[in-house]
Amino acid sequence: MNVMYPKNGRVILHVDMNSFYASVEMAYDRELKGKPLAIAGNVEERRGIIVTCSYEARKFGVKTTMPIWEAKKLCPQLIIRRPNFERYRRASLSIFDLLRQYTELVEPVSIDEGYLDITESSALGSPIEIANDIQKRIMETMDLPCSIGIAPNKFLAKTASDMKKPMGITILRKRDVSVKLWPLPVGEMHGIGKRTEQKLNSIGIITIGDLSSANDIALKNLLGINGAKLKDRASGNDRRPVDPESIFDYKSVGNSTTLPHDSTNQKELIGILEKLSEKVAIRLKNKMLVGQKIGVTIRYKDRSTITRSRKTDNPFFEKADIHSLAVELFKKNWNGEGVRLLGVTAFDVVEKDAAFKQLDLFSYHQDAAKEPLYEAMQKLQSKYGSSIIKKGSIPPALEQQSIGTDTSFNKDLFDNFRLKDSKE
DNA sequence: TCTGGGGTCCTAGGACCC
DNA sequence: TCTGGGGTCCTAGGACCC
Repeated sequence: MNVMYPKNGRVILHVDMNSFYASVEMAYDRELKGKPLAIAGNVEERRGIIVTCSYEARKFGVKTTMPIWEAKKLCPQLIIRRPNFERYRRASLSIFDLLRQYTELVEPVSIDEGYLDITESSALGSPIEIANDIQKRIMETMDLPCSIGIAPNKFLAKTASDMKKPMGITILRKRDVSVKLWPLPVGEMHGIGKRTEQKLNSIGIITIGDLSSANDIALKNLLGINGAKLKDRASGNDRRPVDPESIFDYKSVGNSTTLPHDSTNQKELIGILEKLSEKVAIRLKNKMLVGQKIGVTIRYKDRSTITRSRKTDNPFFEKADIHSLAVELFKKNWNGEGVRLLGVTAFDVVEKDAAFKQLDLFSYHQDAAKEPLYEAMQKLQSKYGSSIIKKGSIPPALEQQSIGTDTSFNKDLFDNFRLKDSKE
């Protein structure tokens, strides 16, 4: 069980870019340096929010997700720029190219954040030397600041990178946990939000230390299996590997938009679903994926939100198919109230070739069922070997083909970052 | 005149099957 | 005039993160 890990444990880095979008803009336009800068969407419209802001803006109390008008009130001289995702993606690709010079084991988490497992990279220097080198080179070559956490696992590395910003390097050892982590409020833990913090407080768990020594049964009753996981993290344990492949593991592809004005106009709403369906179709095609479950999101003017989804009979990827499925769900479930936001999502996405192989197999299977058993089995076995074939499953030999190739890597990565846009 | 858009994971309840 | 207990699949919603 411990074979995966070296005797002395792993060395994990978490690299976290500081106010990434704002920093990229400053790198492009030196005039912006040292000034309160915010990146915000929908600048002209009432619904614009701050996506990222510079440290100078933070001094005024400007924060992520704050509506623009509120930020302006706090900081009248605030400079507001629209996001330029193309720039951020390019910068991100350069950063991860640089990180891969230290180890193959680089796991991008979002456009501006990733893990490195440098356990086997000792030839390049000590962990702190490597971290220093990374930070220095990203600053020198791209003019971008980052913070780095060094720890024996992902959770501690992530926690460490958060401790000193901007341009920090923080080591968090297992033995530091009781002093550096346990006094903090549980809400500061990655993975614990407002609701979970409230729940934990209600049974007297206030600090991370409290959580690390909490009663197992009480935790399970309160949080389900998540309770044990959080307790483990609070104790400084986390066995998740750094997985460079996780970036290819899509579960869903969706687009949504908040309308300029609440609408009850069905024609207009269906038109918006069409635009969203087109975006989803384009992204599915770029990734060579198909969806097997369609979903729509409707947010009403009072911000109450419903999601509706259903499995489809066939895999889909064409705009027209996505649109008609989305419209069907929308018509069936819209209560006629003013709509604030619409979303269209493809769930259960799989690689296109695999899906078609699966379809072929299914129809073949049905044909085979009509024939004498012996003959059918021979056909199936000659086609797929002796692997057990179950309706709806992909034989192992075919599954292999669904893994991304080297040539698709950059494109996939590129587009992935559009999905996981960060607001810092 | 509040509160975006992209995701993941988990849970709960009902349908259905044996 | 009485109805167990698994297991799986499906859908909806909540919580969380960047």
